[in-house]
Amino acid sequence: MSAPKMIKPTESELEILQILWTKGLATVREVHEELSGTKDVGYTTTLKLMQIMNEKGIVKRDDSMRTHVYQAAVNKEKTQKHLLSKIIDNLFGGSPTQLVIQALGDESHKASREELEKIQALLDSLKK
Amino acid sequence: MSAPKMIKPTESELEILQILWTKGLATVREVHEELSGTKDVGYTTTLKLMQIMNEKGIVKRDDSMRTHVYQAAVNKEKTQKHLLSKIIDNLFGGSPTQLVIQALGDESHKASREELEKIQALLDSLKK
DNA sequence: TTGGTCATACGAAAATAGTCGTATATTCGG
DNA sequence: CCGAATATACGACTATTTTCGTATGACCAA
Repeated sequence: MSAPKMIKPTESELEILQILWTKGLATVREVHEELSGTKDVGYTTTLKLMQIMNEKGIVKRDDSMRTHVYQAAVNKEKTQKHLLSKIIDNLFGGSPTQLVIQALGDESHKASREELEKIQALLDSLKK
Repeated sequence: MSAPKMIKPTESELEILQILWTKGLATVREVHEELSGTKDVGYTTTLKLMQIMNEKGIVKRDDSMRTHVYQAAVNKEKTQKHLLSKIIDNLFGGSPTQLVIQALGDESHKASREELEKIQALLDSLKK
């Protein structure tokens, strides 16, 4: 198999992955800039983290230039699916429905009308 | 505040909580029996974990007898909600919709017709 | 009473995560 | 050419989580 066998990014790694998934390509500096918007962390910490992620195969980098350019090496949807599956087992006793219900009821993350329609569409297709 | 300020059980703690949420009351032995069904772990490890959880206030125990009896001290739904909220931010960039979509599409955790109806009902009420 | 079984307490090793200081190299403006 | 700015490498320290060995006391059956 080509895929990285077991994907289990830590929380910090996940924050970095988020950024890489959005940006596609990014330098440590860029990732760090974005990261420091929400948390207080040193540059070398971000650097180290990304180096480790590179060793683990979670990200790839082009180091042909002085300033290395990174990108995610794991698929976003696959990673989400994999981790979510763990959550469903660990936190919801295996019931995705319970998770969905809790998620939709989350007050601090309201879904827009448009998003609700998306979910509706998916639901319709599942019902068939 | 009476409520446990910040609920952030670790993975192992979550496994134990699951069992306690289901059983209501349980001894270390009982929890351990169930735990060893899925993972290979020593008895004293489970004991220690539960002792720590007790110190943290995640569980309560009745130690009036030789064999202590434990129960969860944190609310299941609250805990789920809280952790889920973190996941939504960490893994889905703040979009509960994305999470819901992934969860519903999870092949290894299929939702039943009945469960789909439940979700539908919730969705309907949200649409209003 | 005595030995075996079962319980908790406790300390500390092992594994994992996160943090950053410092060294060193490259680049670039002047 | 020189110094400031910027990059990566690397090692080490801290913190947290997980794991278990060992000590000790209670209980019970023979």
